[in-house]
Amino acid sequence: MNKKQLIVKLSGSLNLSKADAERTFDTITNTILDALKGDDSVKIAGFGTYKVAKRKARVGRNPRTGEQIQIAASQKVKFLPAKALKEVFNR
Amino acid sequence: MNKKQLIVKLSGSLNLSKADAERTFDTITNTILDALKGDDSVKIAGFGTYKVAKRKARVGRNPRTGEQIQIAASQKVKFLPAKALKEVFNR
DNA sequence: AATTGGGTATGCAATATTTGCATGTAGAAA
DNA sequence: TTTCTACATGCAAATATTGCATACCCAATT
Repeated sequence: MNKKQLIVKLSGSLNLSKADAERTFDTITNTILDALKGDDSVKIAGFGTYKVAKRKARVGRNPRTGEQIQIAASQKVKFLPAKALKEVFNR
Repeated sequence: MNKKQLIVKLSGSLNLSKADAERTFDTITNTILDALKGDDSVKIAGFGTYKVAKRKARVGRNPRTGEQIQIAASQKVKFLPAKALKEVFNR
């Protein structure tokens, strides 16, 4: 499912126009992102936790040529599924 | 930030009561989960992709006793941040 | 509705990182 | 109050990561 299809579904279940459903959805994702930018984690009970993980610089390798490369430190958003969510998929 | 705080923020920016904001939010997460149950991935442009990852069975260990245990195969929800999202955090 | 630009999946090699096991505790959230 | 979540531990095996070309799919613009 892509974003457009998701919006259509939400538009139905939230009883909103597609435009409003999309606005609502974007507001939510932006709010989560803003919180993460503030170096925060966002915990959503029953769903999961978004957090920013810091990765150290390290030595990697170009698999095509085999040559070593320096990989810069970076940050990445991680999602840790809640317990309830794991159970849903393991039955 | 936890769910309650998120709901308060959303209530403000969406101009909804807290109860409605929460209902809206839950509807969205449930819709995403339902899509994932259908063995689908959910791609959200500019944010990321949720997908169900299958993990193979393997040998683990009880860290308390040190004894080996067989870990069953399982499924887990993965979130892959979109490119745009990575860039936000690496500047 | 069709085109186009852009993001994304794939495969590859070698290594770094993550995962997940059991379980009690602390802390937070419902 | 009662439920949920993070953390800590040792260790083996699964998986992510990196560059890059190609194919593909999607989003937005015309």
